[in-house]
Amino acid sequence: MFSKRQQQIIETAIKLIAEKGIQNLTIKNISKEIGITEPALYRHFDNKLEILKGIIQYFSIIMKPAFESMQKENQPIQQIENFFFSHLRILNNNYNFAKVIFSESNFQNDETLINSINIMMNKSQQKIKSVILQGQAINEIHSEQNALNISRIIIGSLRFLVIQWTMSGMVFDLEGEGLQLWNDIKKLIVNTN
Amino acid sequence: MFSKRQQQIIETAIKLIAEKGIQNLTIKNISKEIGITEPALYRHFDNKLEILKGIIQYFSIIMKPAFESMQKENQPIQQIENFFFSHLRILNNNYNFAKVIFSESNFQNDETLINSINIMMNKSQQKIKSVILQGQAINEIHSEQNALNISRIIIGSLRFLVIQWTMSGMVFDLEGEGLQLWNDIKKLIVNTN
DNA sequence: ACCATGTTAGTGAACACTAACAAAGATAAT
DNA sequence: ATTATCTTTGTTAGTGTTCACTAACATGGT
Repeated sequence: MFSKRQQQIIETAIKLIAEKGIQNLTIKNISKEIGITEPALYRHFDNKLEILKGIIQYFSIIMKPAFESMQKENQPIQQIENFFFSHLRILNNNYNFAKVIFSESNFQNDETLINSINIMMNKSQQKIKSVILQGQAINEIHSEQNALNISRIIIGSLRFLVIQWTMSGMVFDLEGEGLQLWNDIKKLIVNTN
Repeated sequence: MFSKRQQQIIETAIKLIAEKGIQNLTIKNISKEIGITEPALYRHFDNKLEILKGIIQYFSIIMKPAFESMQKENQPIQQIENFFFSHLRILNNNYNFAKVIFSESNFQNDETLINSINIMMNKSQQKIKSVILQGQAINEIHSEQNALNISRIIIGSLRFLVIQWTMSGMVFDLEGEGLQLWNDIKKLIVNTN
């Protein structure tokens, strides 16, 4: 899909956004960081917008294991746990990525980018929601709460934890805090009857 | 604190960021939108960075009622409910504001801006966490969960709901969905013994 | 007379992007 | 095996546009 050079460009672009925001993302900065000239960069992407589209595509590729990890389990609550921990593991191992993935506003200047981001976000939520419905059907998860709301609680908490982690400069252990957060969420939503 | 003109500049800047992202925020665009020339704008702010600082200060001013609404109640859970609903009401009535307030990445290009945003975020969380601790002390809120985690659940869910609302183009009723979300959160964390 | 707030006209720097050319590796004909 | 050709990927030097910001001057209210 992406050539080696294209991947390098995308990863460098993510790094630059992570460091100094989308305003720091210029063709010159990317090429300087890589060690090539500006026109060389245009051999790999038609224009700057295509690089941004590439970043969003790259999001899906990197996050794919988090979705695949769900299918290795049968229990709904265990599927969500895998989704949760897989997210934390991936983001913990890729700081630049973590700083950019939940910052939708970076891609607000183009309609097609906004759409792509929206599709990604809805896909996550639909997946989690459907698993919660399964969990409620087999009485593993409380049925008193709406599945949509539970999905918002889970994804919202996860996102907020990651944002706090990146904004604080990684001062705490993401996976450790995430484990505690998930255990408390689990205690709240799992049916203990 | 801010003159009429300064307020207008800040509100216009927020509108422009909401519409097309931080990359669309230029002195020319702000002044054109207001109907003055660029040098006129520099009569009211020394430079662009000061406008961004102004936006963050403005955040605190607009959100102040949400914190004040908490003090009108004694019951901890009712205080959090007021915080929650007050947030929703304010943001529902100010779409541009809602689009920008949780987009921290817009202010990532300057160290002082990042610090200000961090302080704001921590202030909210500390406040909510302390009220939760009070609720746990009087057995109104489950003590099985960590107060920090509950605060992350509440604020994370609230933030995510608002982000979904703005990203979807306000296709759903923010305050209506927020009411349901809060009721489900409340059912989860309130002690019914 | 003064001060706040506006204007016109302009600065150099940075922006995304391009034309023209160069070199190096792979492919293919001799 | 050597040579010729093509393709890929790079370079230098440059385009016009937009950026944040400024100097000098104008106007209108107190």
